[in-house]
Amino acid sequence: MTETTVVRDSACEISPVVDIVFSRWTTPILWALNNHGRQRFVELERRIGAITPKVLTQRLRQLERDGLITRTYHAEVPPRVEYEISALGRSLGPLFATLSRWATANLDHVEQARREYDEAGLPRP
Amino acid sequence: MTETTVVRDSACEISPVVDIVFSRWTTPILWALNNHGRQRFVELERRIGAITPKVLTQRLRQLERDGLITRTYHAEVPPRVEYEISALGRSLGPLFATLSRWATANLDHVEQARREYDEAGLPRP
DNA sequence: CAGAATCCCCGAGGATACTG
DNA sequence: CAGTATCCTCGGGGATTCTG
Repeated sequence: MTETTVVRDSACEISPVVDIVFSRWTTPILWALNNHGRQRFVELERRIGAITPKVLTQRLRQLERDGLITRTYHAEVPPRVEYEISALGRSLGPLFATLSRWATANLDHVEQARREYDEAGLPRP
Repeated sequence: MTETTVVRDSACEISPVVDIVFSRWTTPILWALNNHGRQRFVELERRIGAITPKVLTQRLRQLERDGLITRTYHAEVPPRVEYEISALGRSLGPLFATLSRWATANLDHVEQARREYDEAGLPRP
């Protein structure tokens, strides 16, 4: 440890949360359920747009397992299933708010940075 | 519109940010640069652990292009390159803080939810 | 040291049915 | 309607090697 040993970070303590909340499709799903209340399968499907039923099911199961959403089955014909954000899921509100604020404040800075980087025709190194 | 048309969400306004900040490897990189200051390529490589040089380079370029980090080349032998978080990157601080707080407050709730879901031997639907 | 160049693999996720 | 069941693609990322 007196050498040039770099202490491997304690795996970046926020990585687990990122995996849970920001993996593929989970953000739009949580966003939809958070902002538009209880919804049926097809509603989500249509609202999100490009997702296929298979993948939507996978993600919904995962989010349900993680306790972020709830699933309610109504034994009718035709069957009706409703998804709703849970208390734990709602607790992500402030996080989404922070994210949203950062977006409106800085997204164009990112765009600008990209433009500059691109037109500066990379004199590497 | 008077029909059962579900208005497709304005693409979940936070999705772009998620792509920029929470895509693969970017979180640990930003975290490392945010918490341990300016660092060389190898330092980052060792600190992050599992990443390969190729992918690390890719992600660093991307983050540099997005204006979240800066790259400084020192023409020496052996060459020395240092990466540092930019002002724009530092502006992510509050976001990371919120994320970190959510983690310490709710991560065990998620674990608990998973255990309950698993041991409840899925009576689908 | 800080990468660039190659080759290659594999599995998430898309497309396309089909069913209770 | 709310999913399963299959098949298949395709590109992110790993491993390895080379160089200024």
